[in-house]
Amino acid sequence: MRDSVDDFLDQWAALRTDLDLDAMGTVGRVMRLSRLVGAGLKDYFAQHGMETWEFDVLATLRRSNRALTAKELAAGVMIGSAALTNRVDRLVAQGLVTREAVPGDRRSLHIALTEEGRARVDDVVEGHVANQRKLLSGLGLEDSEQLNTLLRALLVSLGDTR
Amino acid sequence: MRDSVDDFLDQWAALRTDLDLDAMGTVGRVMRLSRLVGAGLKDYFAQHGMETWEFDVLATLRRSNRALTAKELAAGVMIGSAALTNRVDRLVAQGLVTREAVPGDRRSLHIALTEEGRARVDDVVEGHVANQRKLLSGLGLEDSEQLNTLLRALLVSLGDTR
DNA sequence: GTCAAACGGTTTGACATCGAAATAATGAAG
DNA sequence: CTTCATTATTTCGATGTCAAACCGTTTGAC
Repeated sequence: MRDSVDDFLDQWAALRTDLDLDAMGTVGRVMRLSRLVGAGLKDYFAQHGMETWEFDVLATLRRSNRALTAKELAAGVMIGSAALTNRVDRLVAQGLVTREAVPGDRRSLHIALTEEGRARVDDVVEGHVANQRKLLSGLGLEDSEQLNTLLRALLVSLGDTR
Repeated sequence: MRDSVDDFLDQWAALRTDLDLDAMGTVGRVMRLSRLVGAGLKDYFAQHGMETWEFDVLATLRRSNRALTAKELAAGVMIGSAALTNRVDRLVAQGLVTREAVPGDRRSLHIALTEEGRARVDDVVEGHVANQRKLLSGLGLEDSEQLNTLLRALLVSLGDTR
C-alpha cells in the first residue's frame, strides 16, 4: 500500500532523476507522522478538557517525581524559557502547579505539582496510553517492536541520549 | 544503547506499574525525532539563506510541476489557508512566486513558481537530499529500508493515503 | 572585599499560526 | 432569473513562541 509520501517521491523522481530519494522519504514520513500523531494526541486531551502543552508540563513533573527548576522543565518539554514562564503562569493560575523559592539559590525556582495537579495527570495518563496504543494499532506487535528499535537507534545516532 | 525516551519510560514505570508503556515509547520517539530532524533541516536551509517554510512551499510547487490553487498548496504543506496567504505574500515579495487569476473561476488563484523560484529550489534541493541522508546515516541500508516500510505502514493505517 | 562574567528567570517586541468572520464568486434549485 | 447554499481566499483577533534585552543573584579571580 502506498502512502502520500510515495506520491510526492514519484513527483520528484519524474522531474529530477538525479536525486536519491530514499532519505527524503524517511524524513518526510517522520515529519508527517508526527503531525498526524500529534493531532491524535490533541484530540484525546481535548476530550478530557486539557491541552497537549498542559499534559506535557504536568507529566514531566510527575514522572520526575520531584520539583524541577524552570531550566530543567523547559529542557524536558523542549521549549524555550520564555514559553515556559508563560505555561507555568497559567498552570499556577489553575492551581495545578506551584513556584517555590529554592533554598540556597535565590535565582532559581522549584516548580512542583500540587496535589490537584498530580491527581489530574494520574487521571488522564491512563487513557492517554490507551490512545497512543490505538494510534499505533495499525502495526502488529512484532512490527511495533521493530519500529521502536529502529527509532531508538536513530535517536541515539542523533545524540539523543540525554 | 539507550535514548532519552528510555529514561522517561523508566521514570513512569517506577511510579505507575500499571501502565503499558510500549506505545508511549514509540509515540515519544516519533515526536522527539521529528523535532531533532526538523532542527537538522532548519540548519541546512539557514546555511543557504532560506527558511524551512519557504522550501516547503517552493518545493511543493516544484514537484507538482504546475501552478496550484491556494487550497491545494495549503493542503500540500499542511497549514491553514490563513497561514498560506501570509507565506505566499512573502514569497511574491521576494519574486519567487506569482499569483495569477484562474481563467474560468474568479474565486481561485493559481500560485506558480517564477523562473527564479524554480532555480532556487533546484539549487537547494540537492544539498537538502544530501543533508537528509546525513541525518539518517546512523542507520544502515537495511535498517533504513525497514524503517521506511514500517513508517509507511503506520501512515497508511492512519489514513495518510491521499 | 570588589568587580566582572556567568547564570536563572522574566519581560518585551516581533512574528507566525489558528479559527472564525468577512468578502466575493459560483452553482444549483425552484 | 433570483435566491440560497457552497466554495475559495483574505482579513481579523487571539494566542503562543522565539530571540534578545533585562534584572537580580552567584561565582571566581584578583
